[in-house]
Amino acid sequence: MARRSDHTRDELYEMSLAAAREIAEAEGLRGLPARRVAAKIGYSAGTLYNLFENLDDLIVHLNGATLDALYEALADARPDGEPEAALGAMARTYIGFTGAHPNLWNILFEHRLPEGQELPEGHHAKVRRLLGLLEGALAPLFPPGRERERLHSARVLWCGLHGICSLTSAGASPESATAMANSLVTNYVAGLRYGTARATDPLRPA
Amino acid sequence: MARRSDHTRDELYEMSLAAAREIAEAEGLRGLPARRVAAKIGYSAGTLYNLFENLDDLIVHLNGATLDALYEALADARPDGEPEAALGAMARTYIGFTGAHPNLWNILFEHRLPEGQELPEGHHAKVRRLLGLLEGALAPLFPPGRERERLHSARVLWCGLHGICSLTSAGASPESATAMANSLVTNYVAGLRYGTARATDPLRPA
DNA sequence: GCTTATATTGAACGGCGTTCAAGAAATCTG
DNA sequence: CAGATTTCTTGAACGCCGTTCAATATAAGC
Repeated sequence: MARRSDHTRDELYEMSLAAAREIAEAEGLRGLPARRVAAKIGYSAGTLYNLFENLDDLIVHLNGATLDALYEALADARPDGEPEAALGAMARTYIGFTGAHPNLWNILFEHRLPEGQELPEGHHAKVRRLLGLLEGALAPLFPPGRERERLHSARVLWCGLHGICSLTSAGASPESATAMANSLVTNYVAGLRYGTARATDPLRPA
Repeated sequence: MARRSDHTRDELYEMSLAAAREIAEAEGLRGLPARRVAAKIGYSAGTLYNLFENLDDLIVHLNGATLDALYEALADARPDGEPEAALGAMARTYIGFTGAHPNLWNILFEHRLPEGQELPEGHHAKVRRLLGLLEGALAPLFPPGRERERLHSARVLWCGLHGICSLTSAGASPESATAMANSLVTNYVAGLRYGTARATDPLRPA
């Protein structure tokens, strides 16, 4: 019951996140009580509350690390070339990441803050950075001055990819995620190439 | 501490689900302890365990009811006509449902069973029934004998729509969900119309 | 009316997130 | 170096959670 100085505050922070990641990766959110994370790093639960505001805060930080890892994986895999090929490669990388770390990826969306609380701005920034990768791959399809349409299309593809991985992970769709992603990218981009001129809102009946 | 017979077993079941739905709709999963559901129907927590295996089971049943409600909304809204219009209308209905019952819809994906347990077959059947609605709308695009491709495309659109609602609900994308859904449907269907002949796997480089 | 079966409950168990007074080590001050 | 001060760490405690179960009161069967 005393000060120990076995580790610096930063070391403790990294140790806690690493322990939480290991547990979460193996067992998901349900296996992640504060006392267990603390025990894994050889400290008591109270010490975690000296590093994080509470358990929700720890999970938000864990999710931040997951988003960083996802960004690195996608940034490394992004090839140059035709949008279809680049987007297809990124989709496969994304799907590979969710397959390699299904629990970590699920926690990104499974975890919700209590009623009034909002995610920190840094979290949204990490998501925007991911979106930027897709925007880059879409660039050849949009002439200068069409940045809004490009951002919009990147978001649609991002959502579609997310939905594919989400429902695949939930077991609702035994169909191969890769095949679905290929179909999504191929046909959506073909639609973009074919009809960018009238892409305003062709669904609404005239 | 005695038998009451104020309600039949079936009435208790419906009352419990209705109470759980009300609480969940207002406060999400975090506000749904067994004792609170029980108190809302005027019984003790133990009685819930006479109706449901446990709290996870109750939530699975709640999710089943949500899927039923979603099916009814979509089935009512499904118009005849061109696939683009029908799919667009269904997308708007879906988005309207998630906007009207955000917490109920989130719980569909937020709730995860403990490690080894699987969702009941009836749950998957309800999802397949929803998929069937999309398949129907896609029918004009696929000649007889192309049922596999049709099912596949329905799944891709379903995943895309899910992703749009999921990320919109998570606040990750302030972009209008309807605009994204319109873009998804328009461009994906345009891609289908334009290139069904070579739709096998055009992403893989030759 | 007596027996059997069923429904209901309050109390209890262990575990949870979280707080905090107490105390020990590190650090600062002179 | 001694004493004062700050910082860290902890075990115990609180209230709530899901879940179980003996006790018991009622309903149903004979």
